Amino acid sequence: MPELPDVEVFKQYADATALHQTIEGLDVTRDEVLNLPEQELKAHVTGRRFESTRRHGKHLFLRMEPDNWLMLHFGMTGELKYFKKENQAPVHTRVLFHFDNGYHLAYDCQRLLGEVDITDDLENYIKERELGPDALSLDFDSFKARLENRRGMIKSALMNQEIIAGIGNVYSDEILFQARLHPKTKVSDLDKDTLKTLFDAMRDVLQTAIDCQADPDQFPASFLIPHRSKDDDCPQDGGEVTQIKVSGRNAYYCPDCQKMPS
DNA sequence: AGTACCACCTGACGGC
DNA sequence: TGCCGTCAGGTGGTAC
Repeated sequence: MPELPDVEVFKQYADATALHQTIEGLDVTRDEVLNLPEQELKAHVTGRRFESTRRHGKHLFLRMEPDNWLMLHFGMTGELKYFKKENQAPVHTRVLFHFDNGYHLAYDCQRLLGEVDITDDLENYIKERELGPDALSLDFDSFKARLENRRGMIKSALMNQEIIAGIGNVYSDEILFQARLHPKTKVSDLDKDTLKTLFDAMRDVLQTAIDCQADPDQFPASFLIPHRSKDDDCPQDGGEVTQIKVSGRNAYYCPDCQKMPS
C-alpha cells in the first residue's frame, strides 16, 4: 500500500542509488503498467541519466536532462529495487532499467495496478491528473480552505487525491486515530480548532512514518497501524479495534477513543 | 457533490 | 491435500 511515506522512502532510496548513471537500456516485462508505448519509453530514457527526483503525493518523478520526467506510481503493491546481479531481480519486476555501472533498477509491481509514464511538464502533469497539493507541503490555511464547504465524511476527504495528495486508506486511519476523530465525522462538523488538531496529526503521522522508513515494525507504540485488524487491541486504551465501511473502504478505528461529535 | 458499487490484478488465506 | 471463494486497497468509471 504505497502511500506518501512509502513513496518518500522510495524517493530517498532512488536518490541514494540510481542517480547520475547513464541508462544503457531497459526491459519491459509487462506493458500493462505503461501509460505510453514501450518504444517511446525506451526512446525517452535510453542514454539519459536520472539527475534528481521529486515526489508529489503518491507519485514519484525522476528527472532526466534537460527537463523530462519518468513518472512512477506504485498502485497497491509497487516497489523499487536497485541491485547488481540479474538473479537479484524481484519476482514481479515489470520494468528493469540497466545502468552503465552494471547495476539495475527494478520497478516491481505485483498486482499491475501501478503506472509508468513520461512527461516534460511536471506541473502540468500534476494539474491534468487533478492532484491536490502534497500533504506535507501545504500549510494550515490551505488545508482549512480545501476542506471548507465539503459535505462528506472526513476519511473520504483525506483520501481524496484532488483535495490533498498522498494519503490512502491505511494512513487516513492512523491520522484520524491520532486526532481522535471518528472516520465518519462530517467535514462540516469540524471547527477550526479540530481542523488544526487534524492538520497537526496529519503532519506528525506522515513525518513519523517517514522517519521510521514506513516500516510498521518501527512505528511508535502509540500508532494504530500495527493493530489495524479486526478485534485487535487499541494501543491507547486497550479497547477493541473495530472495522467499518466508509465509502466502500475498510476503516479501522477505536470506538472508545474516536467518538462522533454530537 | 458525495456515495455506493464494480472493475482492474495477483496472491494469501480460510473453509471445507 | 487441494480446490474455491474472498479479500486486499489505489484508482477510475458509472449510476444514483
